[in-house]
Amino acid sequence: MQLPEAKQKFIETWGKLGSEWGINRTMAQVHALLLVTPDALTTEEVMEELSISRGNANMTLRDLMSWGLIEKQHKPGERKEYFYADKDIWNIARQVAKERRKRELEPVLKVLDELVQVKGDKNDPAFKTFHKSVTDINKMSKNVDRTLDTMLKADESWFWGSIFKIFK
Amino acid sequence: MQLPEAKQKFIETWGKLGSEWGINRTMAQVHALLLVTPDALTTEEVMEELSISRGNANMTLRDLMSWGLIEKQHKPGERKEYFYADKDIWNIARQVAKERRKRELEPVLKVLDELVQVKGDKNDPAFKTFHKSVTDINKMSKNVDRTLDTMLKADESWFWGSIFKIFK
DNA sequence: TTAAACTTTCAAAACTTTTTGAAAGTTTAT
DNA sequence: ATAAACTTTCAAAAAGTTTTGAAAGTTTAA
Repeated sequence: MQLPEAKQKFIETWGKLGSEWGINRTMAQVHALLLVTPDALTTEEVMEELSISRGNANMTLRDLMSWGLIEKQHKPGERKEYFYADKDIWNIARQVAKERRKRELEPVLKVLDELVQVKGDKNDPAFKTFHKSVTDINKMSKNVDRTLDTMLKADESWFWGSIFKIFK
Repeated sequence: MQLPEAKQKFIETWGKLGSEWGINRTMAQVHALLLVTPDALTTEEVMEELSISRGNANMTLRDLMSWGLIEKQHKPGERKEYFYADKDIWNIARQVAKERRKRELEPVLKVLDELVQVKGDKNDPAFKTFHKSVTDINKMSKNVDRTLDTMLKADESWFWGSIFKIFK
């Protein structure tokens, strides 16, 4: 397989994975493109490479910036904006975990905390089942939350080192 | 808040979380409903509770079975099929991890393994960047894969106990 | 065998999300 | 101030996903 075909395949695969995990396909593809491109690209170049419209490219690039996955670069003497991706996979994973935690896990935890408080008849099986499930999910979510928190603060070698100690 | 409202809220929240993570909203809602319901429900009852059509209920229940999250139950002397959810949150998490690993992570690993093999000019920055990103992602994915594998075999108390040892 | 009870299917409709592209907005250089 | 170069917006269109419900299929009991 040659480089251009391989690049294409990578962009496609990453896009598919993204869409299966609730990330818009185009966003994942633009990210993939920037990941395998050594230098920063303009909106125009992204549009060209992926055959997408100006509006779509612009929105997607802004989204990627709001996720902290890419950054703008200004070249001296040029008006155009160039975009490049952080290539450190560990940073990417952290960044994604951080955003999803904030956007999705936190609101769920808030609701669960409320639902755990709901009072009811301890002899009613409907109440007992509700209470147990909600409490269990709440506990697990809090564990996940705490684990993510630590992971976000951690550095890579330490993290995988520790994981390997358990999972040897 | 009273039980029926709380139940409603739980079903809604779980559905929203599901859809953000690439799981169809209705599927997550049906699962939520069965999680907080002490006894097994018929298709009819699920349709009723969530105001969904017969076709939708049937497909969703089958999907949930294929994910290993719910099971059919037959009551003696009855023709109807009853469905109930495994209420053990740890099992649920394991089951979901197992399925997603099989359905999504494995195919990606296969492609990455191919892409890592792609040969090119070591002085070409385009090739160098491609190769490095693909290799890094491949390594991280393999780590995730191995970690999941261990987690799938593990039992809950052992798992969180070990996690806490690291993340204390 | 028949028919009632129940489950499954799937094409069409409804709904949701994403994309487009032209127009409006902004910035910079002269 | 003007105009060229560039970025952003957003309503409408396209694409993708989910849901419906009626019809077909299956199972069971008598």
